[in-house]
Amino acid sequence: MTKPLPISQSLRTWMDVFMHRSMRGWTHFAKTTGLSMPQFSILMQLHHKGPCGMSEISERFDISNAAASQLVEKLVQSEHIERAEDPNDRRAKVLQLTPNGKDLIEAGFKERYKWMDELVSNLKAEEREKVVEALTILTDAAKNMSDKN
Amino acid sequence: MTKPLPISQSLRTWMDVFMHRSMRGWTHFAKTTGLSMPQFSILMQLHHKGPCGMSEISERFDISNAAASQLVEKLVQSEHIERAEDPNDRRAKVLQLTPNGKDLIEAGFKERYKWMDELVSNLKAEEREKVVEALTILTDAAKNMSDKN
DNA sequence: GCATAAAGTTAAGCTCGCTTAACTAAAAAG
DNA sequence: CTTTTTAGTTAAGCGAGCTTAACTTTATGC
Repeated sequence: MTKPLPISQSLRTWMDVFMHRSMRGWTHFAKTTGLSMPQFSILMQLHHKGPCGMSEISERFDISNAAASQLVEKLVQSEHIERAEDPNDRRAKVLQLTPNGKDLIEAGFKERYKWMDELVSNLKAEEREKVVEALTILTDAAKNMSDKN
Repeated sequence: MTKPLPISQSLRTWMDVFMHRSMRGWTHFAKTTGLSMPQFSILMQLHHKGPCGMSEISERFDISNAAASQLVEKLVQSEHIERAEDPNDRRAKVLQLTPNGKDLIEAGFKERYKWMDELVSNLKAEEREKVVEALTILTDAAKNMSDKN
């Protein structure tokens, strides 16, 4: 065990390691699915935020409506997304993941977190408890933050 | 504080929140730099692993040597990377970040972790201690893992 | 009701990343 | 010393994402 560091330092060190490894699994998985990163990111957004309209996609990713429309069209073709008319506003669409799309996201998470599970399996019970406690603290704090997604 | 969860659950919840927020800051920052994600990723790799040759880039990102060469060329043009001849093998090149490139990465990290700093600032001293301890445990464990970067 | 604004779509055209193929130069193998 | 392998570059061409512009359809303001 290394010497305790100030919190900003320990946070940053951890985030470096974590991000680097997670990203690897992430991009690798995206490649195996045949989807591009932008397409994949849209599925992720739908997973995270639930059903939404086309404009929310374009705002979230800072692209034009046209671009969003084209990307979504591909995801509809590949049956990862369902695009229905919004009953409350017939100009708008309601986009949501199909079961197909959900399965893919789920598989992606598994891939992404595999190394993490391995990491945890090497910890002692006492260490695991501490980790759970800390992560719960962080998760709660994150949920209470201004959530400008 | 929510009820304690099993470790796999608490890990996963945390990672979802964390990844989603970090990625937002990340892609946003990449856009402001004018660099593409592939270009940005190469800078990240050099930051993480230090100087390396062209082939290591192409292997790491699973692209052809030609593609790596072209991407690197752009980063050399924009003065984020220095490309020198390897004195031990004159076929090979040694790629490394310029001060310029390092500054950019550093700024990216700040952007990426801003929300995290904000999050931590809301914690009580006692909570912070627990977080530091847990992150140190995780970081140490990660460093001891098979490191196939 | 009519003009204006808003949500999406479609098409043309650009840039960028990537691949394959052909090439140069240096190291390793024999 | 010659052959083969390895590291990297360059060029041609493809596909994907993105933008702008023109358009359709539905909602909103006055």
